[in-house]
Amino acid sequence: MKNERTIDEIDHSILEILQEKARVPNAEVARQVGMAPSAVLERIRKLEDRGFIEGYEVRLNPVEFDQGLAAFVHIRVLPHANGALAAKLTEVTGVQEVHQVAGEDGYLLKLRVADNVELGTILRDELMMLDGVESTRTSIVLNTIKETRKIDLNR
Amino acid sequence: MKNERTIDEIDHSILEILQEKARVPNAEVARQVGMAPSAVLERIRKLEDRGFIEGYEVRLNPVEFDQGLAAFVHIRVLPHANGALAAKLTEVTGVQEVHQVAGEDGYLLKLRVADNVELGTILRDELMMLDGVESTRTSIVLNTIKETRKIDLNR
DNA sequence: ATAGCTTCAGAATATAATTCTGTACCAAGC
DNA sequence: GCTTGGTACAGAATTATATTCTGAAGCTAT
Repeated sequence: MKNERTIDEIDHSILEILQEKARVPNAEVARQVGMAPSAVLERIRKLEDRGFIEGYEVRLNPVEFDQGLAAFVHIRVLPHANGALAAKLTEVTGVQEVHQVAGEDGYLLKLRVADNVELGTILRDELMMLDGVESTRTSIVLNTIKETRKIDLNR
Repeated sequence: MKNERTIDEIDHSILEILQEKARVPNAEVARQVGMAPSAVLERIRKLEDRGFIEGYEVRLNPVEFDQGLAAFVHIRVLPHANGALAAKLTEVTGVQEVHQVAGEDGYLLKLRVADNVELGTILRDELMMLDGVESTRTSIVLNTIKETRKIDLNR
């Protein structure tokens, strides 16, 4: 019996096409991989069912929505800090990512905000107010050279 | 004449629906916002044309593609470093993001790799080999609590 | 060999996107 | 106040696309 947890070259091709442009018609994908649309659709459905494909997203332009400034904030946590801190961090204004990191015994946040003023306000009035936060170190992004979620399928 | 660079409450609603689930049928969006499908489509096209919507993406499950480990790498750059460094960084294996950051005079990278072994290899054989790199500091992600690109439209 | 399973193509069908047309609305200029 | 030009919208008509269905082919284990 075929292993249901592997993907073959055709799946690879399909996913590469979808990673380039998620809104390409099925028939077009089928043409590119040389199969019938129905077969391609069946494969995509299976990739979804098996969890290889998690979902489909729209990507908005942050600048147009007053979120032109990105920043990373390292948060050092006090010993014996409340476990609820992580959940609180996800609720902070502008926070898009919360990662628990090793080495620093803390969290790394990615934020999108309007400008330095808003960032300062958030740091002062929201982050520093949370129980368990010992200190923060902020890296302001001057320029984003690359930002993608694409996964390199060829390795 | 109406300002072509603003979006109204209806656009907001549409974008919120799309941010929840990018693959919702037009007619369903229309129903939710109480308009005709043709009108909704017209609005979406304009949002695309004006650059508010940058594109549509498929989100793959990194774990299934042997990229279960995330890491952030701060790179400190030597004075007078070659300007080509940034471009080189984007080509490094597993690199999804490259941000030029203030304060540290360097770059912040986000990587997705299979495991610690691969991460070590990349740091040693790829990153440290690049001209202009003075030092690196790596934060290994133990647990990602939140990771989204959604933009809060209500501010 | 053959039963059981998967994959696929191609046709048939269902659903959705897109185009088209006319109307209403609003603002600017006369 | 009237007209012109532009935008937004609904609803119908059309086109494109997705989905379902069926049968055939291939593969594997027995």
